[in-house]
Amino acid sequence: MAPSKKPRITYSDIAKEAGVSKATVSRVLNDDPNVDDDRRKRVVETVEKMGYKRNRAASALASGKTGMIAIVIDDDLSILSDPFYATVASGISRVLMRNDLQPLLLVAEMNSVDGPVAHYLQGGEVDGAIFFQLHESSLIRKLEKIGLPFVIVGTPHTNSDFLYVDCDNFGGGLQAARHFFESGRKVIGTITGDIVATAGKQRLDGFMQGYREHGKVASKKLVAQGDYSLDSGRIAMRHLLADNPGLDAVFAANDLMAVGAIAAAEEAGKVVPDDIAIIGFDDSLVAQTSRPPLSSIKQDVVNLGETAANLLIGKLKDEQMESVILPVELISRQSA
Amino acid sequence: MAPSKKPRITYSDIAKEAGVSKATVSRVLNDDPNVDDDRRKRVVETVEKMGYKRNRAASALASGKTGMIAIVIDDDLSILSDPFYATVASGISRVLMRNDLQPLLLVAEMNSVDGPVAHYLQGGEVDGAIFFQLHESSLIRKLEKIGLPFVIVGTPHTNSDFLYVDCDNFGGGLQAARHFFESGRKVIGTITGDIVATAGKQRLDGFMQGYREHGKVASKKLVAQGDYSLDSGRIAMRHLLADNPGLDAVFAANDLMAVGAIAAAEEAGKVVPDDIAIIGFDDSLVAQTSRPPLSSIKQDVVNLGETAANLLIGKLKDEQMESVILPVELISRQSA
DNA sequence: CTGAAAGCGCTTACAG
DNA sequence: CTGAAAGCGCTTACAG
Repeated sequence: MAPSKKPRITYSDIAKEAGVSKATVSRVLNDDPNVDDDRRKRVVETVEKMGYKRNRAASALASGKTGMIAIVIDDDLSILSDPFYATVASGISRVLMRNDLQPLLLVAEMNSVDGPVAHYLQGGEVDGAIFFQLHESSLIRKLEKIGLPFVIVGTPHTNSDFLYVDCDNFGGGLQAARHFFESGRKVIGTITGDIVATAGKQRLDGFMQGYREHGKVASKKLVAQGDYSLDSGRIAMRHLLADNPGLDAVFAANDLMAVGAIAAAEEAGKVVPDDIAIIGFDDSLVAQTSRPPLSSIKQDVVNLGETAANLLIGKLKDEQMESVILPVELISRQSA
Repeated sequence: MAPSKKPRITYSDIAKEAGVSKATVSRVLNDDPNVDDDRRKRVVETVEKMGYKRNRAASALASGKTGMIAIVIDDDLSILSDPFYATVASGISRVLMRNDLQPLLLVAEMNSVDGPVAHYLQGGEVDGAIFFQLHESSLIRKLEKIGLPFVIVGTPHTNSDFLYVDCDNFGGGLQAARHFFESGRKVIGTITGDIVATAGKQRLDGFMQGYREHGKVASKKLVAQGDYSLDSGRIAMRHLLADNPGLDAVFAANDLMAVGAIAAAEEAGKVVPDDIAIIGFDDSLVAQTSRPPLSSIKQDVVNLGETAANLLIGKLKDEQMESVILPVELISRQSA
């Protein structure tokens, strides 16, 4: 079909050219230390000169390693509107490719242990996997049993010893609360995300810790639940306003809810940030387009992906890896 | 390393179990019509029963087809803030996997014909490629020479016969202009994107066509150039306002600029949409969070990905494929 | 329609 | 440190 005329260059060709055996070529290309320096050099040069590219399929068949890493993203609607995934994936892709590994993009429903994704991952087609925000842990447990190395982007629900990377959700909530206290705000509320999931819970916990640092405790009335949507932020803000007369600051667990909160505040005749200061989380595009521009907790999303890839690569080499928490930073704009 | 105890099931196993040869098993699995129905059925059942999964590496080595499709995304900053790419990629991934093809995610710089991406694509590691918004056409031309099938998401600059899929940029501009005229607006301006690139040019052309349909021509003063950024929209709006006293409607080539335009309009004491109506393009998250909520031209982004994948699959089968333009739709909110 | 056999291009004990 | 050789699990002319 494809008129790829060029006859493929193989080990035989470069072995002949370099005056060594195919085994030696293989050793050099696989970084086997047991090769004479001169011969190694000759092989490397020949490979370079002839523009040789190893055939992955052959390599995979012989070695049992495919060199492929699955990036598994749950196929619900969240991916459709959140640039987060693309950004993390780009970080992963870059690191993986630099290490001669191939990132396979799996967007599919992960609702069952026997679904297509599960099948796929067990089929030996990949050497490892990186999961995005994992909800279904039975799948994971199964993979662990099989011995497939994996890393999770986000903090897993169960406090097992899965390897993961996440941003400092707790620290983000804490920084927001501190900023409010330090700038003299008195009645500080929060709009949570889904607090059954770890990220939402930790952001709330960090916020609460900020209260504690100042010798106070947030009353229940100061905590309104949202679901990360614009409308939920608006509605939660209305409740907060109604329940707390002196309300002068609100930390929302994401930017979308924060923008909803600003709208609700202004509808109630309040001026942001004069009457009420607001901080969001994500430092997304909507934080920049918001009026007033939204102060927000920023995480290094590309780094999240790069770190995930590096953790997995370490694990593939049987190195002892530790989960990592990436720092966050408060980006000050005009809303707080 | 991985304690994958299960001995692999191979063709031999299922050939023995089904009482046929390995060749027959292969034929059945590759949909070769030349197999007796009874034997085919027996093989299919055995495969099912034994939970057999074909070894891709072996298959690739023997057939010369890898079953992998590269999704190539240029590694500039745009991917970092635009959910567009993730959404298209998810559409691609879904269709590809359903067809037993594997989506390989390549995020890298594509600036040269000899860059890593070029090398990679020529190395025979993939059966085809899908490009996102292609700038560098010399690479493409090279791929065509090699015979690697590919599809472009977005309209290529050069009006060659590359296979592509794009949304109806022209129609979007046209719909916006029509909407303004039909709702009685008189002095209608536009903020363009990068008009060197096709998308920006076509959106402008469509807008101009709307003027022509109403027997008019937009004066140069009614066209302000932007670069798709928030600030450029704000600045362009100021120019538009200064140059056109009666300005009462503006079509911006993306939502970000439209939001900037709203801000500039309000800063100038105008009320949106009463004094000035504004329409954006993309129907992104910022259109929803905007105040007032932004009317915007919406494209079906998932479909864009699915269509790209289907075009490529057709091409892989040597079918005659045609580039496709997907319809767009004006989503009415409050800004127009 | 079917099967025996060669071959795809690597990797890896094994023996030296 | 090195090479000859077997083998990874498929596919595909070839002969029937």
